[in-house]
Amino acid sequence: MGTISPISFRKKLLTWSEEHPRNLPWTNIVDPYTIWISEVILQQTRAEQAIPYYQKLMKSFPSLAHLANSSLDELLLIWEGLGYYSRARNLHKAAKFIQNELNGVFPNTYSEILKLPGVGDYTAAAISSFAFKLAFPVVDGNVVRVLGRLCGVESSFHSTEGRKQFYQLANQFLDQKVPDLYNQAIMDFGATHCLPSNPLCNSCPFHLQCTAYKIGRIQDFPIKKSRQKSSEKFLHYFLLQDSKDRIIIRQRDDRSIWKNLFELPGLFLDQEKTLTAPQIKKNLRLFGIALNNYKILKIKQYHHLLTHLKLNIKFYIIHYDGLKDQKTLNKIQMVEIKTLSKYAFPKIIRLFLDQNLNRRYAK
DNA sequence: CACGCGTGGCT
DNA sequence: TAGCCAAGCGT
Repeated sequence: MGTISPISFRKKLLTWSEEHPRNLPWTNIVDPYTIWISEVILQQTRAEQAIPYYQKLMKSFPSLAHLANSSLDELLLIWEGLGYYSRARNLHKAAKFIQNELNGVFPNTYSEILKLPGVGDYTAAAISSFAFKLAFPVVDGNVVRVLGRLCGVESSFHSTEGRKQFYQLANQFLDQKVPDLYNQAIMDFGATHCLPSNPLCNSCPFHLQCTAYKIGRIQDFPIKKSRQKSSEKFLHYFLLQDSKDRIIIRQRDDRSIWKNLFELPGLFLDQEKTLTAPQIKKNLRLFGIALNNYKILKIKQYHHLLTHLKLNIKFYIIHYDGLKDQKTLNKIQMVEIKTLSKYAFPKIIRLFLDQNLNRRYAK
């Protein structure tokens, strides 16, 4: 399988890296806390999308103590719109763990770093090498693509066998003397040169030794697992606005999507339909809500695509005079529209609120 | 271990 | 355009 010696690969890769510096906000950082934050933000996320979030987060929580002493809701508000919110929940949990159990000192061995919630093989290797110069190879999507093509790896990284092969290769190629520079270089090379589609093979320093290129099968590597087709879900949300510019919101507490974020009272259905007034009334009662003099003004439809789900959302815009019985309210809160910027909402709900509230709120 | 988990950019 | 993919992790 090996078509290029590790020594030759390292040398060319590090040369390429010197010639193609990638000036991102987190490059050349050595503080483990800061590296950790950046790596978690970057999980499954493009650098361009990550930058503003990294900057916001470091400004609000410049040190581990700041993060550990914050509330999860504060962090989620900063994380709003970035997606994969379990990252924020785990970040918060890990910060508290380090402060309370490790005396506020960031762990400095691979196995201890790996124990932090939200830190897996990739992130542990990244922190170990970047912050502590430990010789652990990062194996992310970029590395899988580079090594998969270079060595013509015939199995998918998502299989046990493939995973084993990729880690074996990654360890062979890793430069033990400068694991930090090597890891950064191979990811940068994957991200900017050995691109997923239309890679820049003509100017590639390895193309003469690249297995996939030599056999003319660049597009076949790395081997991918077939992706499951996404299903469609139908959501119904009720925007309940009273005459005092207040609306009703609730915090998601179940274990599925958007956990711990805020939303409107509503329901998920498996099939397309439009709720009738009695059905709306009945569903509102599940939240303990009984409205006085209400009027369904209009229904706004939105579509939102997730990797595994196609969301079809109907927002029912309802104005009302007051609630019949406030004592039975079930896990909902009534908040002034002008305070909505203090609550973290999923992207699509924030978009709807921005576009449809007849009283604006401060950003 | 196959699947759930967000959002955005690219082809 | 509908699918693919992006510095993955937890269960």
